[in-house]
Amino acid sequence: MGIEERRDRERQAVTDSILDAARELFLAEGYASVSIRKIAERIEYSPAAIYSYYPSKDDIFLALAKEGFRRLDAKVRAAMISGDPLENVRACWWAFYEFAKEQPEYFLLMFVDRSVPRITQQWEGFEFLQQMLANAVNAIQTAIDAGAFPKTMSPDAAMHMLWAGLIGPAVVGIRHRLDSREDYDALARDVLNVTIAGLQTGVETNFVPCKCADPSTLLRVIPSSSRDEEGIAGAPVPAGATRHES
Amino acid sequence: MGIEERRDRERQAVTDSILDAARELFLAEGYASVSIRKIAERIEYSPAAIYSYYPSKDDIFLALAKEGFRRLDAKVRAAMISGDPLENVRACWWAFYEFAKEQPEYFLLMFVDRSVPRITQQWEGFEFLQQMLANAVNAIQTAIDAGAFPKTMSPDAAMHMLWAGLIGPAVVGIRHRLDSREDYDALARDVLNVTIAGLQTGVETNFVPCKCADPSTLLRVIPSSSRDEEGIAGAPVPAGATRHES
DNA sequence: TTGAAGACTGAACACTGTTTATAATGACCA
DNA sequence: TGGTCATTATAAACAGTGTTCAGTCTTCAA
Repeated sequence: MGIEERRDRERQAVTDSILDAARELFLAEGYASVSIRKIAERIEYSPAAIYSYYPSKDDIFLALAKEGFRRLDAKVRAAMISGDPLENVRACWWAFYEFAKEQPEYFLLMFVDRSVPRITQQWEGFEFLQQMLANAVNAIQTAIDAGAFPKTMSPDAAMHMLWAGLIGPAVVGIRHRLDSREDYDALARDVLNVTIAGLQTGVETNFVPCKCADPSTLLRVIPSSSRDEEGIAGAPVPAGATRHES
Repeated sequence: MGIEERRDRERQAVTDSILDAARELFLAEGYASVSIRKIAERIEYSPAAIYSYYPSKDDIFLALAKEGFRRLDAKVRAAMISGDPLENVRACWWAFYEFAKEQPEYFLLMFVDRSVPRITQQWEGFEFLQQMLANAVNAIQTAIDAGAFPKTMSPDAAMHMLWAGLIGPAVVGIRHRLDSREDYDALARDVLNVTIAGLQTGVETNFVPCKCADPSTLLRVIPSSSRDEEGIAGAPVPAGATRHES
């Protein structure tokens, strides 16, 4: 009965090599330059062979996104070692920014790109994300308990604000929207510090996070069926556009 | 000598119709679904004809990006009508968020996408951006003078922080990363309020903006030659990637 | 030895941005 | 009026993309 095991092993080896090739191309040349044909050439198979291992190109990148979330999780965990609760919070979100900085392709794929893979097996293998987000909330709660934040502050809302607030500086950095190369880190650190300082003031907030009780939706991957339906809910796209200049 | 004028007029009409078609496709179906062939079909010309009006597809989208910046400028100007200096600042950046919400395709093209057009005529026609950014800085300076912010605060740094900080909530909203549709606005408003509150505390900042004295670089369009060179400066991409899970 | 299952490929389909040779149009000058 | 010439538009092709499918080839079980 070792034949089936061997076949499974061989199949797994090809599956891995596809992901290896995709990751190499993806990290070296960016999402846009990865094609099924290039992956196929790299692993010395025909393009069609890829499709007996992954249903579509999207699924290859969904697998890579899963890798990305595991890497982010590992980085954030490693960063949260400080004894001081507030410094722990700062370290947690600085690790998030550093992840974006060190692994921009993963970051863009996970949080920004419109070319996000479709979910085939919904959240299968992504369960660890809930723990990851719970850890972040716990770090904030610990800081609240230690008196670093107002008792009235919602740790969930604070988590969302820090998370959303840092995406901007990360994108600005990745897209080279500033002149001086050293400024990216300073801007990100300032945004982080100002946000923390703002939260400490106890300013009233209105955001009620995760009404569905599933925090993992925060990192939801958009189904391809609605992938091109851009636009924030309730924001109509104007039918007639105004005149453009020469 | 009216022949040349007529020809110019005809040429301009075709140029306009190309941009009109591109804008319609672009707003209705998203960046990804716009192709030269679709534009050509819409204006009843051959695909190759487009290339005698625009050197490449990128240049069509550069023209659209210019439109986007003009729209943003108009929206921000219209929002800054409050008598109260602090409310004026709030309104200015809320208008920025609302622009992202109402014109997500423009916003993504201008600030987020990796598929950003190449510059052919560097900054030609984009000069108004400097005035736009100067207006934003002035609004903050006015609030400082009115005592709404600490005298020690850099209006330039504050502008960058507000701008970068709000990109995140906008992206989160456009990418539908939250469950409840109403939460996007609340999160964005909270990030704005918390950032303003944080700035008011006078927390020390390190970001020194615009060393080159040209604020327009903040909104720089990335040349296509380096478009796929992702990564924040100084952040090496690891050569060997670690093992992925099953 | 036969049959079935699985893996793999070549070729095709329907797209994409872009280039090039060619044809057509229309304005100018003799 | 007829010829020249630049502009303009096109058909066709090139090189690329994701994906599908008929068919082949290998491998194992009966």
